[in-house]
Amino acid sequence: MAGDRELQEAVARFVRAFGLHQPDQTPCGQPVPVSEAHALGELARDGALRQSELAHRLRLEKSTTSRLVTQLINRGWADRTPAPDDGRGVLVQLTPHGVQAAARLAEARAERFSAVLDRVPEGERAGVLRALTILTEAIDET
Amino acid sequence: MAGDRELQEAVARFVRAFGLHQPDQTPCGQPVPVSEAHALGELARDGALRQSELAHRLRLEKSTTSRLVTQLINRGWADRTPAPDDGRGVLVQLTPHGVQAAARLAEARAERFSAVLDRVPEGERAGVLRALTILTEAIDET
DNA sequence: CTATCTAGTTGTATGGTCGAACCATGGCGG
DNA sequence: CCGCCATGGTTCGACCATACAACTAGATAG
Repeated sequence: MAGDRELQEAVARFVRAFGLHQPDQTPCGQPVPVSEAHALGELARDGALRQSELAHRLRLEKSTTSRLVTQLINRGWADRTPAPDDGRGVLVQLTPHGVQAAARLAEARAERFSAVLDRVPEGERAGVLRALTILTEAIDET
Repeated sequence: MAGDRELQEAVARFVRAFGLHQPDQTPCGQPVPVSEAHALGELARDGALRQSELAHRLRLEKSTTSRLVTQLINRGWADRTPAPDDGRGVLVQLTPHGVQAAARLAEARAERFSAVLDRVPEGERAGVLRALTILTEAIDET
């Protein structure tokens, strides 16, 4: 299919430009491991989540998720409570500290993205957003 | 700025959907570490490169790049030769084996992207490509 | 010729992911 | 009511990826 090659290069460049290979800080420059930032985002947005649900959203294995949650707990950002309806499961929830951390992160992210969007020509912004969404959906379907 | 929030979520979802977490295989399912795949791509496209140039393109530290090149060599995919014009530098170049590996990788990538593009509505494809490029440029400028 | 800069290597510390083995609980058919 | 299998989590081992600092060697400016 025409365009394959360009799309490949475009994605590769995007990934590198955005600094997604640096595991120890977010692309927005915050000194928070990127996987923790993802988790923080989900938990801040939707509140308490089953660990398995978190794994599903982050597309991580349960083992990885378990460790990730432990790290959040060690930072004082989250805690585990037994799931009320299932003796096997745990509920992960942000602590007030964690909520704060998520807010700080969101702010930095907003700042970065705002700066980026500033450089995107006015008329293209909607298109960029739309394109990313379409592309993600397409990827999900394959 | 309006759209920040959506863009953040869109990028985060894209990253996860595309499987960029998994360092030990490409998003296209090939059993090749993703950093090696990036390097292979550059070397296959542009031929011999100075190691520093490779580092620049991949946005990696020179130490990381050095190690990466060593890995490629251990696989028999590349070799180092002294730079002709500078006694300090080395030239990295794919071996025939490496060229083959790069070709296999490119094929798998093309297949994957082709499948993805199939799911992108005909009229949107140009827009998606364009959007990614614009976004990458915007990121680069910040 | 010396002081400094640049290219690359190696060591150390983090961070990240998976799959397998293992445990406990839940659900189900007999 | 009791085995049997499925499900949610944890822990372990193997691997991959990155940065920064210290060090070597060649290049370069004065």
